[in-house]
Amino acid sequence: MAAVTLKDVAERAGVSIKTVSNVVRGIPRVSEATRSRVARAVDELGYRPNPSARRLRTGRSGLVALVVPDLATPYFAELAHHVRAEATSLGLTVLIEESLGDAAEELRLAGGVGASLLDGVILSPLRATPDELAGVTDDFPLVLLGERSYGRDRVVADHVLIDNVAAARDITSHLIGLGRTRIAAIGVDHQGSATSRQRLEGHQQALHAAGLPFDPGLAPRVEEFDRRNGLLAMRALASLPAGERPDAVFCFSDLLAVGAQRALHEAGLAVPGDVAVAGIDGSQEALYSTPSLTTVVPDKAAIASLAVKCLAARIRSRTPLPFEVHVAPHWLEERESTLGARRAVRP
Amino acid sequence: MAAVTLKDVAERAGVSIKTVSNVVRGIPRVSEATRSRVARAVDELGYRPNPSARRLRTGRSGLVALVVPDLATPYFAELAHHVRAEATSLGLTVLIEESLGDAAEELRLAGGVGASLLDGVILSPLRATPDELAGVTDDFPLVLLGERSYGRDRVVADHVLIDNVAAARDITSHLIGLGRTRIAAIGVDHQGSATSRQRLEGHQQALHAAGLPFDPGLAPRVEEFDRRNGLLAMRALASLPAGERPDAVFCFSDLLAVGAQRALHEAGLAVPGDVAVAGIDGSQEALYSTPSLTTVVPDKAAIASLAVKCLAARIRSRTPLPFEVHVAPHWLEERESTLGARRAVRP
DNA sequence: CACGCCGGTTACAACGTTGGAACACGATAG
DNA sequence: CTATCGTGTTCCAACGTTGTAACCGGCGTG
Repeated sequence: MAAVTLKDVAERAGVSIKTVSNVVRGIPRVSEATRSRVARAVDELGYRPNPSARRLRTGRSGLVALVVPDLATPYFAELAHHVRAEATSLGLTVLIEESLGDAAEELRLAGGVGASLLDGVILSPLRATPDELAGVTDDFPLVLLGERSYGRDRVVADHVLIDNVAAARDITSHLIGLGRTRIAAIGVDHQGSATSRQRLEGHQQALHAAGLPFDPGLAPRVEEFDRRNGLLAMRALASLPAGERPDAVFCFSDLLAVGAQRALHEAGLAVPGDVAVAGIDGSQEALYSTPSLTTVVPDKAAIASLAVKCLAARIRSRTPLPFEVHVAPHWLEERESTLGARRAVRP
Repeated sequence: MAAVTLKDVAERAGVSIKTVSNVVRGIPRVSEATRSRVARAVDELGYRPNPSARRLRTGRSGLVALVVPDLATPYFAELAHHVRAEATSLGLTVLIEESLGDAAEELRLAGGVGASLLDGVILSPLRATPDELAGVTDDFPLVLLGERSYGRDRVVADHVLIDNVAAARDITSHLIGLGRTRIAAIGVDHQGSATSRQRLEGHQQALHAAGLPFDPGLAPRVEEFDRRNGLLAMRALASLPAGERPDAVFCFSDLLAVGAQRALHEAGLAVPGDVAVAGIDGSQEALYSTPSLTTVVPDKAAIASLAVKCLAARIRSRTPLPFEVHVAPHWLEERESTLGARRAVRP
């Protein structure tokens, strides 16, 4: 078993423990001769610093947590992938946690579980409200993904998000541009999450701009943004009498859209012939589904990069900085589910 | 900021630090009176033990790592989900890491990164060979998912796996039972991973048992088990001259199958009319794809549970136990991609 | 030549926790 | 009345690391 300590290295190199520590951390005040001697001893013994001891002494662990509602959701899995990559490049280790959409759990994790274990948290909140979060983040480094619910004045933490209103507006405008007039929206949230509200807002803006009415009957409520809820919601919409049935549907997540496509398939309705479908998330699953799914792609790498850098900055400076809001880019990918033509996926 | 220590609690309760420590850890030798007094002080001050200090003192951190090739692969994301749940119920915290299919990285992580940070590792190896792994796991608790490459005698660590040979045999037999005779296999691995070899073995067993020949031309090599490779491999197969084209295909992962379905869609071939498709992984994506995908479902909850329990046991007993191999159940779910009839998904 | 200075190094204490030995106390036994 | 015991508690050291202060030698300066 390893258990090589500074002391062992020090003895080997014939210097004091502190000097080894200085060499290991690259502190300048060491002569070239001793530096190389120590470096060799480190290599020979295979010394690795003990994170617990370091943390205990310095108060820094180099450990941050990423809290997402559910890892089995492709969007969050892909995001976690990017966050981990970005954090690693900055020398941070990421602990991935799932809140399972439970508000209490989100608050607990936002507080840093053992704040004594973590340096900071990146949280993708689903249920917890900003007010609740404000109470918890007692100047503990916290970056929120998405969900700026309050105006620019009432910011309770750093945020990284895409412009949800614009994204939704883009999608619905695209559907309108295809000549569709009865456009459903699947994803109005039971709990009224900020994301859901913002996407509905963009949808309505686009309808309004085109002089189309908003029909609440075409905006069913869902429990979660998963495939199952998309399936159930679309089944209901598909069974409406002919004149009332939508000719397009904007789903607030790719998973909802996948479920909706499945329901249309089962109902014998053609996509996009009878009903055009669009999602949002830019997941790989959307690209490969049949028909391939038109979706808004949030720049996940940018989101991850901004979030990690922002968190790292906040950890570095102990003093409370003003909160920042970063907006990451997004773009619309038009595919078969709205365009119709069969086209080869460019893998 | 928190920073409530045992010392603070001790002062408040008017006892020694050690007594508080005993109460917190539920050690019996404490009178009921002091116990409740201390408990109240703990609550009032909001004391939380400092994991780093605890780890430093005891050598246990309660942290285990799960190392998977790629989180963006639904199978691993779902598995991570289960592992996390199971570990939490046992009071362990899970650090999720990605190896990105790099052998060196797998070995590094198998060794416990800083072994001083982790109590153990659950590793899903992709490239690293058992021989290499045997060298690293210097009695450091390690559980491998899948991949028992050697016979029962040469076991280098605990394993949790499904019977890949049987699973593959089941699938190919199912395809044969539909009357298919030219059955392709997509997923023969460039590097010859154990999983790939075992699935090919089962495939060949089923062919042999039915008196069908194995045609190497129908078993293209792939780089990875992802959608892209499935797409490319199936494109090639679909462009074979009429008589040589397969009438069924067994993909060694659901992602490969999704890519294959996409290629068939683009080639204008019907599933399962022209080509039946089956995968393996039991992902949600397979259930909702169009057509829904026949797949073998490994019992992921069982795999996670066995792996975590096995690791926990090994951590508890410092002495080297004999290595164990646990086999988790799996079953075949027959869906539209082989059965043909359009059927409603039971969500 | 004495002085201060500075680069390079070391000694010591502390971070919060826990294992083990030591201790106080009342009860029980001899 | 003392010796023994068990129960509950305290004291001390240690885990591996780093910040602070102190130290030591040689160099340039006055």
